[in-house]
Amino acid sequence: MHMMRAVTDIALFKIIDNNLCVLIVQRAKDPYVWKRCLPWWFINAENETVEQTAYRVLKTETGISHAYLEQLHVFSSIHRDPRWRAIWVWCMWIITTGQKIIPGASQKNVMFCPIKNLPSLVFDHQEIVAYAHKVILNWAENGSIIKHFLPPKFTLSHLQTIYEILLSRTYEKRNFRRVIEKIWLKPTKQKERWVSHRPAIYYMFRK
Amino acid sequence: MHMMRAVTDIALFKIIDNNLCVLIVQRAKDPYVWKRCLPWWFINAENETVEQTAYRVLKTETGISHAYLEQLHVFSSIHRDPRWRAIWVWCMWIITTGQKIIPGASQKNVMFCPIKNLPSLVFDHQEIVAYAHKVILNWAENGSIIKHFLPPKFTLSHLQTIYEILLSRTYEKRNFRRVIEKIWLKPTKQKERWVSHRPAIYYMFRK
DNA sequence: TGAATAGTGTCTTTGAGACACTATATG
DNA sequence: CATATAGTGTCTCAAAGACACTATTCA
Repeated sequence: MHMMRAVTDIALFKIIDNNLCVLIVQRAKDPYVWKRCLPWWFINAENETVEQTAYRVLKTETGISHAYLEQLHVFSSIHRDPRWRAIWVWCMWIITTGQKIIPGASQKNVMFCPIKNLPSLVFDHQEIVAYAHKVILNWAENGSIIKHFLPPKFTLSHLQTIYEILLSRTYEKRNFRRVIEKIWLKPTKQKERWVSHRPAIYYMFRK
Repeated sequence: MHMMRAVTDIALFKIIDNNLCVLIVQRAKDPYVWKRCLPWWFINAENETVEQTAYRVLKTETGISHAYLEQLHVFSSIHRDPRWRAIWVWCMWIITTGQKIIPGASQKNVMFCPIKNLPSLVFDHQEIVAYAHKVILNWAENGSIIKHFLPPKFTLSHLQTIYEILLSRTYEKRNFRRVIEKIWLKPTKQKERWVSHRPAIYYMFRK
């Protein structure tokens, strides 16, 4: 009477070419064969948590071992999938820029797609992307999610660019730097190299 | 292999006597008989969503039919309860001030307790309260959760008091009123009555 | 009328935006 | 040296805080 399945649906975000992108896959079987959707896997009841299942997806679809995971929402409609009663845990991974992706160990057609130009997705996965995007916007406003899009060391201009992409606005350089004085940044001893202009100092987050 | 149980753990908040309080129950059976914890129920796999289970808890423990529900987190540790594999959905209800509670249809010892003076709770329910409190703080800062603590009609002083309780700070009356001009308030045609001072106008939220 | 809280006018202080400037790397 | 981006000094303007004031009800 109490038993059901549990599933993780994954929205996997990365900034590529100044666009916030999400990873989508092409289905290899029914239902909706050949249609696009987000990756989703069953949680193995014997030995897996939500996070461990999410990690399996990350590793399989991108080859990456470290990223930032956040739960978004639980969806538990009784009739969402008529084949079995389940509970769906929506999750979001955020991958830093500049990280090399090795896609498709799962043999599926895997691609990153800018969310401003998303094709239609089957199931209710469009809604998951929209929900995740709202969460990102919300947490970008107070700056708390920005760090997860950045590599460990980054220039202040890079940080500014991430803010601008996520919040769809621009900042004046001088004022931006005054604002971020509040967030815990620490200059490293490294600078940019081989750039044909004054090299920027690399910074990192503290704590 | 994929089947498991699903549970909702409920943190039910209400402001009582200028304190943010949470509802706790006393267990009637093992494990932890007589110990205190949050109410938690199984999700009936045949005919219930997370929200419907949460509603059963609300109705049973308080007699109330309307409140604000928010999902907090999913907890899915394999060994949290050795008796069965489960997935725990943490939820939070927020009840407006001035709403009459009829506790204990469940026969349990039910009480509201100020979170600043919480007794120890069994399972990991202390952690749920802490998590919920963090979420409330977060959403109180931009004002988006405040409305759920208020009845449909309220005075500006009442609104200010809720802000002050949730954010543990004070506001200067003049400045507070300038700030809340931005949130969508609409004056009603009603005033306070039988108060021995200038009566305040009741306001309500729009949209 | 006095007590008590509602609600306002306005000066001061702080922080955000605009913009022009200087600094330092490559070639 | 020119070019390109990094990084700073400072004026302006808008929002937040401080504080004193007026308004309206009951007893």
